[in-house]
Amino acid sequence: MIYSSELIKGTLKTIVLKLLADNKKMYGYEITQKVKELTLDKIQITEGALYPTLHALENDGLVTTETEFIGKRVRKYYTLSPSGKNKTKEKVSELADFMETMKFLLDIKTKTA
Amino acid sequence: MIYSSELIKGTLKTIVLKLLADNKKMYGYEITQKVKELTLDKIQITEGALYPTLHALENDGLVTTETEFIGKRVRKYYTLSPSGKNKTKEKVSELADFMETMKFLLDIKTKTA
DNA sequence: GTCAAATACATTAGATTCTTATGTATCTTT
DNA sequence: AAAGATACATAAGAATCTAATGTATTTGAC
Repeated sequence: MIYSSELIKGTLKTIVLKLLADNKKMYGYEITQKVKELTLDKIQITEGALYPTLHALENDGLVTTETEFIGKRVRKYYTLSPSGKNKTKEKVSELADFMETMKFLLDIKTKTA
Repeated sequence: MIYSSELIKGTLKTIVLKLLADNKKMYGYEITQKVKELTLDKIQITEGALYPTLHALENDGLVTTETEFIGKRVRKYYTLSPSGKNKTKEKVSELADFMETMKFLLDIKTKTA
């Protein structure tokens, strides 16, 4: 089972930031594989979604990049900036909070009958 | 604190379906107020987001509607159809599953260093 | 008794963000 | 030699939300 894409919307940026916080330095393809692995294939980030997100994080100054050559092939590493680390904490705790709220909302039984 | 709008994306339909499952019959404005109340103002559904969602649910045959007049003012009630009830179970359990996965993803500490 | 706020529906332009498809190129395995 | 994996990237289109706007009635405060 793969989660419907609408669920990924809005959480992708947080997932990427959190992975970078835990792994210090990652490149795009590595991120897609790591997420796939950690979620047992239930979350599959497409490249069309990931790269624009990474570029946006870079534009916002939340990550810095460095290019490395593996043989003749380019690899672009992303690292959290100080503001990126703060942002990660914010986003993760907001999502954790949101999930608590949703859990409550999904469990409620306030039948009118 | 109000959750950033991107988090609501993708969960709105599930929230609406779940509320209808618990309350049998609700109208639009009532849904916005109920969500606001249950989440202590942290989730505020705007009308521009809600009405298109309700209309989509109706087009998909997941809800049926009936119009009532309160004085001279129209009130449009929404009720889950049988397929809507099934859909609700699916969406709620998918979201619950997704949240478990996200919780795991946010808690992991797999430092490479 | 009048004015503001709340109730209640709805639509629309614009923004955001994802999907799907496409493109380029290298490296590894069979 | 071919297929599949690695690795970057962009772009058209779809979906879905925000913010603004519109109409109209009812309620509560002064």
